[in-house]
Amino acid sequence: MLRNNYVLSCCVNFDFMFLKFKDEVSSILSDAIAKSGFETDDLALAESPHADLASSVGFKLASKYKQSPKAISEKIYANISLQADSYVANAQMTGPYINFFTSRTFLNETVLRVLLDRENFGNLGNYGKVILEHTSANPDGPLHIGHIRNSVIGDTLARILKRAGYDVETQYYINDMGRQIAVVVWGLENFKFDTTKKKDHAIAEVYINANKTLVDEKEHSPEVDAIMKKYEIGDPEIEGKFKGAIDTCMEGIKESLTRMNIHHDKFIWESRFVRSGEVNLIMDRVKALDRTELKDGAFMVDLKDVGIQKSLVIQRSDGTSLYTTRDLSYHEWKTTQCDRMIDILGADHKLISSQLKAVLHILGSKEPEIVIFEFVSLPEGSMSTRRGVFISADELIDEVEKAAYDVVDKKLPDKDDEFKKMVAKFVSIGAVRYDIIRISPEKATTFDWKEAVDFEKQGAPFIQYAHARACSIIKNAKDEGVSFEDFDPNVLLESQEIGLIKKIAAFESVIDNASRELKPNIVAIYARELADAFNQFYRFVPVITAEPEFRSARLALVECSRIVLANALDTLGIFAPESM
RNA sequence: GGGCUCGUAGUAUAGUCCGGAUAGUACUUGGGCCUCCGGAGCCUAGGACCCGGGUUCAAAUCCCGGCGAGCCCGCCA
Repeated sequence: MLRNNYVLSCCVNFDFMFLKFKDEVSSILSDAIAKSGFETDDLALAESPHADLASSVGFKLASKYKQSPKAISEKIYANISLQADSYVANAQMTGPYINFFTSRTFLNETVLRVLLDRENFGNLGNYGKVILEHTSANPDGPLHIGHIRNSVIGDTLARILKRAGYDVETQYYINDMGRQIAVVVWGLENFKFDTTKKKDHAIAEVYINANKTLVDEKEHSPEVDAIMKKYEIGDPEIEGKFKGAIDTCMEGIKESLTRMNIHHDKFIWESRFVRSGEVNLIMDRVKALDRTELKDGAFMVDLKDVGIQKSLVIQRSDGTSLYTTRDLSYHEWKTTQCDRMIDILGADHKLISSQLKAVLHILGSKEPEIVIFEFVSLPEGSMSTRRGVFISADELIDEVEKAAYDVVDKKLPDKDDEFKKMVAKFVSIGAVRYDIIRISPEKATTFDWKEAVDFEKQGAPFIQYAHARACSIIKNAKDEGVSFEDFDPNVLLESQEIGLIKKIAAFESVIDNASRELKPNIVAIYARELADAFNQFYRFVPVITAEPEFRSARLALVECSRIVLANALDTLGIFAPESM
């Protein structure tokens, strides 16, 4: 498709751009260090505003060799030998630092590489099956703004891991054996189910009413206990009722998730592990441990030696299992299906998940990798489905979509209503997802309506707009007969062009870091920086109106930007519009 | 009371794990920029590492002690 001789001559068998640059720098520096007679396994390489990669190795060796950092760096620097045509253009000494810079070859190959790989640019070569569990909200009401932090983190991580090369399966674990579902079942028999409402919201209404009544009229509590017990032993009639209630609620939840561009591959009911006998098997194995003791009829696991003061109860005195016991079975089952397990959990699960990991470890089973996110609270305090104190995801998206529509209506008054609605839709979903994902999971947040519907801050619409603008330039170029089928990347010399290419090249290492550290916000920040770099290029460097020798190369760069912006947005689960 | 997490400009945050050069960004605030490819844009100015010790050539980053916020500490999930 690309008829460019340059492509044919250089684009065979090279692997990842920035990662390869890093490798080359590492080997150049190691060689120089060895030649200088020093020894270290820490090259002290880091990205820096002063260079593409900078080493402060002089400092590291100073005390060991009793020389000044600068003297050491000078010796190493004198022994650096660069190869022609590599990704490393030159090394410079600035004070005691040794700075490395990418070469023209690196920049040129980045551009050509993106044009060849297109939507696959940024995909890495990891392998293995990953089961990623996220959301797993109890089916007793709609997803609220706390749950969707879990969903968005989970879905984005799944997308990142897929790009990193893993075979990812997402699972939603349905806690169908908890008391709250029994309350819903009891509630459905005693309260009106509002069929005019979205199903998960109608379930919440029943659940809230049922809870209120159960608090006010204590005599009904045994009725719920009876329902729970029947479900535990597998009473067919009760099972049907549970299934009906849960399916009803899940239908609404799935609708909300789909709306946010989130999909689960599997829905796993916790009761299956009780029914299959796996829970009993694992209880027996845990009971057989030296550390498990019978206390007042219940079995407790002592975990003090692994730093957990709180003992874990794995079987009640009435012989039934608990949430964690079933979770133990779930995780052992997952182990047989994959190479890595990742769970996304709220901060309230910190203790329980460390207990879970500890017991799995003691049993000789694989432990899950756990991503904990801190709570989203309301200005007036924490949310609770049971008390009816929460802002639902649907409500949030509705409001954001309305606000988005107003903005679109103002900016594009001449467009037809259908178009405006469509734009409002993907802008709002993007804004909601971006606002959640840009913040590190370990940061607790307080929800603020004013912030949530504010489109002035530089979030998803900014990135989507950059993408749309790139599309527009490409379209205009096509109309004017400008193409990039044959171009010379060597003419891309402006600082904005070079900055943009470097940013584009960084996508692979961004995916690499984000997947390694399970930090989805790295990708969010990157996408914004990429849009930033593109906007600066756009502002200062004319494309279509440029001289012919620059035109095609710049257009190729616009196409590269478009591709990587789209890939980054896709990784964030955000739609990349061609116009907005 | 014990445990875990967090504390960066007026606000929201990146950087902290693995210590290095001028602490990056957005909103807000003050100046500018359309004869030119989409102004949801660009340029520019101002402003911050909770406090106190310690380690180090070097601390936002590591250690200790405070203070403040959130979460957990149930035979709930």
